[in-house]
Amino acid sequence: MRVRNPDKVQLVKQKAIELIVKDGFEGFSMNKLAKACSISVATLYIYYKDRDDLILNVAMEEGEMMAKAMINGFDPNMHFEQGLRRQWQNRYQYMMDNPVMNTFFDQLRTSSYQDKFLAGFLADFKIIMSKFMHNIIQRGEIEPMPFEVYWSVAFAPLYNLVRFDNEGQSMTGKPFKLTDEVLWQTFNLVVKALKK
Amino acid sequence: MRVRNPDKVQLVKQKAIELIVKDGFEGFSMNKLAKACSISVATLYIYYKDRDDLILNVAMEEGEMMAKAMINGFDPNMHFEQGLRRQWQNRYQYMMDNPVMNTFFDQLRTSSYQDKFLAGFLADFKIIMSKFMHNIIQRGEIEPMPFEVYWSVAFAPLYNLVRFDNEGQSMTGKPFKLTDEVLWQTFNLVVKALKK
DNA sequence: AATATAAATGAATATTCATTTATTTATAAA
DNA sequence: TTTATAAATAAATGAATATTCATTTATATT
Repeated sequence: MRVRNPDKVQLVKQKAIELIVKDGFEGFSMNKLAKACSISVATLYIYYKDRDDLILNVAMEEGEMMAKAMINGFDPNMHFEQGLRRQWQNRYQYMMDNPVMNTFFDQLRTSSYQDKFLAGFLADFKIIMSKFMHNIIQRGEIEPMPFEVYWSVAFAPLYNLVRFDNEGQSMTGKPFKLTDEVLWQTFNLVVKALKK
Repeated sequence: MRVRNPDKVQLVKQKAIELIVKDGFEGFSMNKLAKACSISVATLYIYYKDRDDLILNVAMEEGEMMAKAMINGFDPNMHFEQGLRRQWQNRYQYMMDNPVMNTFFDQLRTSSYQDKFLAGFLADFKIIMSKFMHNIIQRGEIEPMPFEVYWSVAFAPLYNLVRFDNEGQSMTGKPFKLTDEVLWQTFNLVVKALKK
């Protein structure tokens, strides 16, 4: 029995993300993907049931890897500032290591795949996140607030900085590079906002 | 000479946004748009050069309207808290009045139209924004910081709240509705972060 | 009322799309 | 070495795509 070529499988995943990030979902097609991988388009249908199955599988796989990277060394019983710093560190690290993934996840979030994607990979992740928030509220480290408010203040600035970094140049026309210094400067502002 | 029907032109714009928001760019087509408007697809090519021209024109037009709504009653010489509150108010108002536009702009930002879109409608807008920041820094109302940091802390939480609101339910599973109370609670945290 | 002209259209075009079919190729097990 | 089986492919399928063409329709100007 002929065995499946793992390099080819890997290549398909990588090129799929590359193409989608470059051209958006509207410019992505099975034929283009096959051509970019120098394989037959029929081979894609051996690996995946159909186009949606391909996209969702690639997305979920990467989503799980990101979720793992995010909770690395993190414990919901940590103190507020210590825990939040760890989460910023993890996200920053992941984003620097995987510069295209942020765009990819942004595209998924604003596409018709949103529901299935979010439903899938966030399962365990969101539990640990809200447990942390409840802990630090109960310990009186931050004021009580809805989860959505906490999340928006605690993480939205970070994601926005990464987006600025990806775009290279921001609204001022000057180039922008997200450095360690800028990251922790922003982190300190966020802590100041949330800390009692 | 026959005159162009303005209702029809308006209908095309409105339906285009509706369809794109509902199905994403990947599910949008000229034929579907024509059918949704009950007009001939050839008519679309009287109004616009091609598909890209249509999408970009609709996007830019809406972008300019949003930019106008954002600086309504705002002056870059305002004091920090007063000016920022006005901007939050304007954005909140616009988003409540145009619930689909946020999704639409998010889709544009993560699509292949990103560059042309951002380049277009932000021209005047970004000048007034960075002038405001420089003023409040010079007056010593906030610490000096890169524009990207200021923007990310000042506005990213707001945009994130609106996104949670649009999605209806967030990570906790409970439904989330962005109310005045939640908005200004978040605003106060952001002010706390930035104010000296 | 006649004319000129752009709007609007229905039907056609060529191209690209996702998916399938028939066939060949590689390899694990016999 | 033979056999069985899944991998891999080239080519083909019909449906959907963006765009164009030939024609008709409405209206402002003469």
